[in-house]
Amino acid sequence: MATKTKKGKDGTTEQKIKEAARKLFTQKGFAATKTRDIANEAGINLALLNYYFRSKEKLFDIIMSENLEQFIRGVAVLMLDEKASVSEKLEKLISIYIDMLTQEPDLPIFIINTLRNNPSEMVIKMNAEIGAARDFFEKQIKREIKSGKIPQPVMDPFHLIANMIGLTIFPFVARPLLMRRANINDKQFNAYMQERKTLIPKWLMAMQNIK
Amino acid sequence: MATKTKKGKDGTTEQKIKEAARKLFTQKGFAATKTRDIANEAGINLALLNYYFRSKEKLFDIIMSENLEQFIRGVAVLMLDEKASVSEKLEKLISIYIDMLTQEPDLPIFIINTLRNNPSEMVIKMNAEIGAARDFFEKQIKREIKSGKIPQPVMDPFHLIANMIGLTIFPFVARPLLMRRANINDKQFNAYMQERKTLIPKWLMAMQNIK
DNA sequence: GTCTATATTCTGATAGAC
DNA sequence: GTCTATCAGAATATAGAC
Repeated sequence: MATKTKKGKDGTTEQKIKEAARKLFTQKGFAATKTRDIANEAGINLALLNYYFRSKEKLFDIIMSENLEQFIRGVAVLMLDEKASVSEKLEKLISIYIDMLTQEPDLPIFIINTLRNNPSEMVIKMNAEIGAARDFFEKQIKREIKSGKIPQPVMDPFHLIANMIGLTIFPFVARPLLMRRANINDKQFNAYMQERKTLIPKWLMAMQNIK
Repeated sequence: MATKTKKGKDGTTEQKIKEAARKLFTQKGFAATKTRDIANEAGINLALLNYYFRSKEKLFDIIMSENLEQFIRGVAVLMLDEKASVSEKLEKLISIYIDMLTQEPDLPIFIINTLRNNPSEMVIKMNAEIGAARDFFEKQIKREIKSGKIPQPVMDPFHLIANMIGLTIFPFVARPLLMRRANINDKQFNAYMQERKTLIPKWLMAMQNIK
């Protein structure tokens, strides 16, 4: 890339295009986002988009890649931490995700939609990237179960994952629906999410005993 | 509509188009679905689509309307039931949704995406349609809390709704992700969902005691 | 009602001046 | 690097024969 020297600099034309693209792609998806909309949002000319990124598809790939990376950023490192216990890691995971999604509420729905429509090689590759950390974490879980550090009975792993992710991420996915139903504004929604940081781990513990 | 006499008849051209449209719109959304794909899927000519439905947008509106209706079908009636207690209703609600989504796994993501992009008048109207039943149900909840039928302490309504919907619906939203992560097939996924019918109410009960 | 052919608009991408 | 003008193809919609 010819302009790599300016990478990250805000205000750069390249950067403006990427920001506009991220906003629209993340909000509306690939097909519903028109290149003209991106150019408009970025306040630049349509031709510049192709000058910098060659095609809509390549631009989307970059955005998707960065979105995915952000979505798993820090998580792999966190999982690989040798010192932290499983329950400590779970608490931190939930907290990190809630903070991230408070900043970027559209991320989960974008990831879900993109995974559904493009199980492309890159996505699979990204998946592999976090795979090692996940394997490590899962082994740690099994170890702690064996050693009795995690109290029995233990929830089926499928349900545990589904519940943890569901309780943490779903409110952001259904955000407009929940906000309308509860008749609350952005600030109140975020306050509820902050509450959930401490509630979800406790809830998950309480659910463990159910058979 | 000129062809209303054949309404509901399967095999009708109109019906074939609608079925194809429902499948594609629900799977891929409005923008990513091409009218040619619909015609193709329905095994008819492109021109017929416009003959029956005038435009892609009108066709989409019909599909969206029916999808939304299906999504809330039976629920209003269930909520308005005078005899059933709150906890009985919750159990039934969860069970109904899991059965419905097992048949139509793409429904939630479609609804969520559509609500995000088109908070149109029709959607608001639909929302109002279920509003009365919801109000009735919420009053019943308050009554049962007062009378002590629902044991204290009680979870904040926002969290309760978020948890109930999240635990029930989210697995279907994240279905591909969960299936890959747990390395299971469709049949196993559905079996897990059946399990959740009885687990979720118990989980929700156990969570009630957390402060 | 159904089809083929065609009109019309939209959209992604490029050429070429500055 | 940035813009205007324009092209080529895709996508929606319609005309008109049968």
